[in-house]
Amino acid sequence: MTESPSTKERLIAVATQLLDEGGPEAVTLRSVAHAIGLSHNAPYKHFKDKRALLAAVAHMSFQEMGAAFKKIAQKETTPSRALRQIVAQYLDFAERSPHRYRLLFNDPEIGQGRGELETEALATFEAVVRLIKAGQKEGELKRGDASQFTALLYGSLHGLADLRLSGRTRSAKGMDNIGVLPLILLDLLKK
Amino acid sequence: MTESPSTKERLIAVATQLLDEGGPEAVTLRSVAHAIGLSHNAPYKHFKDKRALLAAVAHMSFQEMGAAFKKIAQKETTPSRALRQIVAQYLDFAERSPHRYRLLFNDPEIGQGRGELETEALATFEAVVRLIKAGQKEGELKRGDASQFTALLYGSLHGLADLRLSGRTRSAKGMDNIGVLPLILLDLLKK
DNA sequence: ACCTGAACACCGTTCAAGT
DNA sequence: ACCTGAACACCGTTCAAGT
Repeated sequence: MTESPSTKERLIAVATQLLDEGGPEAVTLRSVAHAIGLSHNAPYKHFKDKRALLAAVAHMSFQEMGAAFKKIAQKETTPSRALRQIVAQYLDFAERSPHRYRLLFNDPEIGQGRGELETEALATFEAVVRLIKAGQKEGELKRGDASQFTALLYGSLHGLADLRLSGRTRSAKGMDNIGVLPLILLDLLKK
Repeated sequence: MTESPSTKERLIAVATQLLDEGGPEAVTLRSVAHAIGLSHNAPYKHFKDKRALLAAVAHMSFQEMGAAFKKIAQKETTPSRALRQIVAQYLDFAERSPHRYRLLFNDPEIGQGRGELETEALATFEAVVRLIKAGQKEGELKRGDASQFTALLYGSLHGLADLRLSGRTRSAKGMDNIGVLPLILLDLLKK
């Protein structure tokens, strides 16, 4: 069934694991190589540099997340329900894999990369745009620019998830229970 | 008038400057010390470690930002106008001082710090809560939990600013012209 | 009290060399 | 093609020593 993984795939897998378990400072090329029994600079035979390895980690995670969202969009019965599910899934991923989340949505070096990552992210974005347009057509949601509504929802989700991860939501009253806030936004978008 | 700055103050000032000009990787204790003609480990006589120096940089910037917001809240004639001004000022700061913005709102090491930073941030948050409550009282804004509305606005602002800084807003259609999106949110909050 | 200089452990990266 | 080992430049941090 599953092929035995190549060295390159093993490097990506162990980098992901080290990131999830110990945060970015735990991911050194040395620790990644040693974890699979290679010398400290073996990764350079498979990736141009550290940034390229991390980009590969991000790419895999992005694909998984995009696939999960599209699955929700297909399964759920109404656009509103699908949107609420996606919101929950997004915040759940950020909470469960905080370090990976920051790599995906926060790391400037990863974000600059043109190419595959951007294409994948755009496809996911467009899937949400379609959901909102469907909701508008069915009369569930307010009229308005669906792309802008999506961008506002995306910004809110990222901002709230990110503020929580970086410890900026502890004291303020409205910021405990981050999860309800995007739902309030979705309510505001209802007709 | 102005006292001649202490070594500690000079370290904070030059760290801020190096951060703004060259990003986080340009701020090494060595470069900071050398910039004011001291040996590479002189900063340790004034700050416990690098994190403490950066926290001091963040503290000063936070105070300035909070003061600017409160000034807007006092000057503007209506709550709505004040909120729009604050939104513009916030996004403007993020665009003009991207590296400092990330230190203030994104660095996990800074965010964890209990104490002054958190108090200052909370005070600014509460100033916005009061603005929203005033808007509700005057009938400009929808009823609802003002703290939650503030949290949603804050999350949106941070998320949009942060996505822009990390290069995640380039391709998607609704995400160019980030500035209008929080205004859409404010519109949704209108009665 | 404040600063200097040497030293340590740890990085990412490069390079010559081995199979 | 893939891997190893030595080496380099650069960090944050510690420590003994100077004034």
